[in-house]
Amino acid sequence: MRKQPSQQRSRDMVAQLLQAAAQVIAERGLDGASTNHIAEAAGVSVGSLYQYFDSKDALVEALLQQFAQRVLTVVDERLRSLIDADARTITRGILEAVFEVAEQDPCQRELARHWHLLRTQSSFKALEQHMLEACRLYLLRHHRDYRIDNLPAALFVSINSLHYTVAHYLGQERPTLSRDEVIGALSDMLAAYLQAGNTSL
Amino acid sequence: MRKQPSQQRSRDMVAQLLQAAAQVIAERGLDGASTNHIAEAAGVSVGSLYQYFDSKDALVEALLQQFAQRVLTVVDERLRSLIDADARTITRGILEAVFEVAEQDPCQRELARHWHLLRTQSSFKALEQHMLEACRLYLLRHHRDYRIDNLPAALFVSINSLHYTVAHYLGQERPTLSRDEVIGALSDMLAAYLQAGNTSL
DNA sequence: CCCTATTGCGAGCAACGACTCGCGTTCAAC
DNA sequence: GTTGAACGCGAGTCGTTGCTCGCAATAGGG
Repeated sequence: MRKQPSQQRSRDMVAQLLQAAAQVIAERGLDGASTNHIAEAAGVSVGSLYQYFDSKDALVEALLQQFAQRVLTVVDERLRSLIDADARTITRGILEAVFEVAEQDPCQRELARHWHLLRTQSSFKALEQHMLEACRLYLLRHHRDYRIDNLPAALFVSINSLHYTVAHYLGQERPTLSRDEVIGALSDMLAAYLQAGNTSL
Repeated sequence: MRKQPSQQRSRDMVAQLLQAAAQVIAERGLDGASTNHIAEAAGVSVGSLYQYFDSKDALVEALLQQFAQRVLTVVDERLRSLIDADARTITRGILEAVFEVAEQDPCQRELARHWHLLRTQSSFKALEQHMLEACRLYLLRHHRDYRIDNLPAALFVSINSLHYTVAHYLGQERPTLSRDEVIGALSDMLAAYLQAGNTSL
């Protein structure tokens, strides 16, 4: 944001722009949403848009930050309340929280859909890092229950599996599976993986 | 392909174009590769390109078909030889085969990277369908060993997890994990998931 | 050698994208 | 009320993209 809006009307405009951006992205997709479209939808000129956002990317990044913040808040809350639960329960809880946020509005769904493209943006990078740390903490805290011989690999595989499966599910136009079926299967899979070290070998 | 090349020189040109397309995509990425760039790299004019390909998408689709064919061949071969192996072994075998193909040349890596965008193209759709069927067949054949209560959900989760984790791994510039670590973790996870129905409950 | 179909060319078109710039308007401090 | 800064505007710039069209070069059967 190149200039801080100081007057009320400009602050309103920034809010309008963000809302319009969310709406246009939801309607036309991330690629189809041009700065001109967004400005028009906000009832504002392109020039004004560029007064407050350095680039289209900066605008998207602002939207992303909102989204990431929501996910982070709700996930952290679940994590705290379930920190001593078993793997299946905590996975289920976190997935439910993520779905809850992602399905709040269509723009967030579209953003989740394009996770792979947006991974480089700082807000998403921060969110990913945070999730990784949270998982690591959980596994270290419960290291007696789960024997993981290659922690980095296990984390990579687990997180990416959840991650992209959810993203792909959200991206479907007409899903053949229900949200709960996917959550169930994913938490079963993760729980089985983490517990495998105990039973066998 | 709007016109079939009949003379030798035109067939050569089509081959040149495909090769150049692969090279340009590898160098500049899928988005950065314009038809003009590709034609130039092939030492051919844009007009000639459009003599043999209806559109840019058609050109990419041709490339995709080559890639999908290679994956399919090598995966099928592994599937046949490992059809009675346990889940970990067969997963490992298939993943190794996929990596083998995907790492053959940088263009294929780029294509694998953009799997999510290319899913709609017919070759990739066919490949996905084929993989799904193969997994279903394996699980039905071994239905005594693995108790899956929700087969569609289990298939969705398993395939997507493998799928996108591999795609993401291939997309990394400087991976922190080795190929084998990822393959190992993924096949451990899948095996644990499929076997979970037996031990517990 | 000729003649016609096939091939090859590449300047140029139309559409669209992100982004700028000069100018008129509004606000708020004095 | 005046004045200067903040704000808002949108036609226009510049670059890129996918793609076309009229024309020249070539091949190869007669």
